[in-house]
Amino acid sequence: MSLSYAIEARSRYEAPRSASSDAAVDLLDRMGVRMAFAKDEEVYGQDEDADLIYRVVSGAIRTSRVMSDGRRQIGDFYYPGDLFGLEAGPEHRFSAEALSDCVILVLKRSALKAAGAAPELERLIFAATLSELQRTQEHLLLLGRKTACEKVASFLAELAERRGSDMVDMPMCRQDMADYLGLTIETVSRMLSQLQGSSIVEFSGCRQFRVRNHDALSRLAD
Amino acid sequence: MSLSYAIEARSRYEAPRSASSDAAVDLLDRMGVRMAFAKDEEVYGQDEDADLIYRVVSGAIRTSRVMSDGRRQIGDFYYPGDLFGLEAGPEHRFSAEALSDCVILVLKRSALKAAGAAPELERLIFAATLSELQRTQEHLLLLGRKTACEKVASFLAELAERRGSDMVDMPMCRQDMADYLGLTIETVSRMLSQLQGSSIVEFSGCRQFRVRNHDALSRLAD
DNA sequence: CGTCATCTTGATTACGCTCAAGCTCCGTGG
DNA sequence: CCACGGAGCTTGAGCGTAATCAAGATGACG
Repeated sequence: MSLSYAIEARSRYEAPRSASSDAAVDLLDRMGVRMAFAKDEEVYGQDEDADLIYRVVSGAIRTSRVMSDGRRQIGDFYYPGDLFGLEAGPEHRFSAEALSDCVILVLKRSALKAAGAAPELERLIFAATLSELQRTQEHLLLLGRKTACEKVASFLAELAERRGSDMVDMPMCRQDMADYLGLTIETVSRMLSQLQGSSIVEFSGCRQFRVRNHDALSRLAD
Repeated sequence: MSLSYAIEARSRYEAPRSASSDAAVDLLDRMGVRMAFAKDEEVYGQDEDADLIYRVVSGAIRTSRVMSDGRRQIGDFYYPGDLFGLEAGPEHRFSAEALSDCVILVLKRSALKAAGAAPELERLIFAATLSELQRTQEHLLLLGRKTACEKVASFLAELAERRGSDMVDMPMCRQDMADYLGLTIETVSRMLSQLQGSSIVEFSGCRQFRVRNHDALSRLAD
């Protein structure tokens, strides 16, 4: 892996890929196996061995952690091109499930290690790890210090930015949003209604919205 | 800052260090510059260029992010042996400040890159990044889904576990705890009193406590 | 068109926040 | 050595935001 992550770490959705990371992605594609998962199917479970890493080809993934009494926290959502399943220890701390029907590229860690002569690959994985760390740190701020309204506004703003369009289809249900934001579905629903009432966003069906006032939305998201 | 921190916390959580990572640490030591920071002094600021990485030699560090209206979230606390300051992008998203007077080993990223022939070093930094990601994910669960009491219990339990002893000195003030846990100092204080009232912990001065009932504490921490 | 899951809305409750007062611990100087 | 002062911590009273409990509304799908 390389320490030039500053350059290499393409932010997740926008920046175009460098030639070298394209090559690395191609290599990943050749080394991995494609698998299909149905909506809500588990890709891996909490406490399972973490000897594989994964890349979303199509569809979307959520990672989540469930407490003994059923409370759930969603770690993140992953979309095509994203790597997930990296762990510091030998076991997964979060489980991963398909948000929708999806295709996942699966790679053995050991295979990656064997192909040690591929520094591009190591760089790619390191960059993905750093990028995920950064996203998780933003998530900390959201959970620890934002109000319900700010949480929901941040969530919609990020979806819209990632999508790069005003019209956004959300792949996740209200419960997934709630468990990502540390709220209940009722509160999420109320905040969405409130944002719609303020003409900041407009919903057409509960899974599709349009941003009507970007400034107001990002001001709320802080 | 007590010596026992320095000895104890060289490797933060799990495995004792391998010979190779010891060599890598020695290399780090030789490449870096030692700097002293006074209590509350800033090591780097939010939005500053991230062209250095850091290792705690003695003392303790907190990383934090402040919102425009002053709300603050602490990312993590770092102790001797811990690396910090790694970023996905070119700028720091969190600032870092000295919790106590401390000595920090500072390394230029570019110097690390130049010493590209040191795969041990890259492995060490990658492992530190993964470990930090894991900690941050646990922090997510705490912030998103735990009650005030569970948050405080988790915090004390982790401090005690890290210290490996029943008697624990806390290097941080109540405000730091509160901003780590997503609470107010009043709530932190109330929960500490409550835990003490239940004979689960016992404080001798507000910065030192003893765990009296490990089982109860870890049950509350979930 | 009917059924069931998902989502929204309403009423009430409770957990943690705010505001306010007192206490403890230390360092400092008389 | 003790009095003083101030920062940090604790405790109390009341409040507000989001949770809970409970109906309805919407929408997807057979």
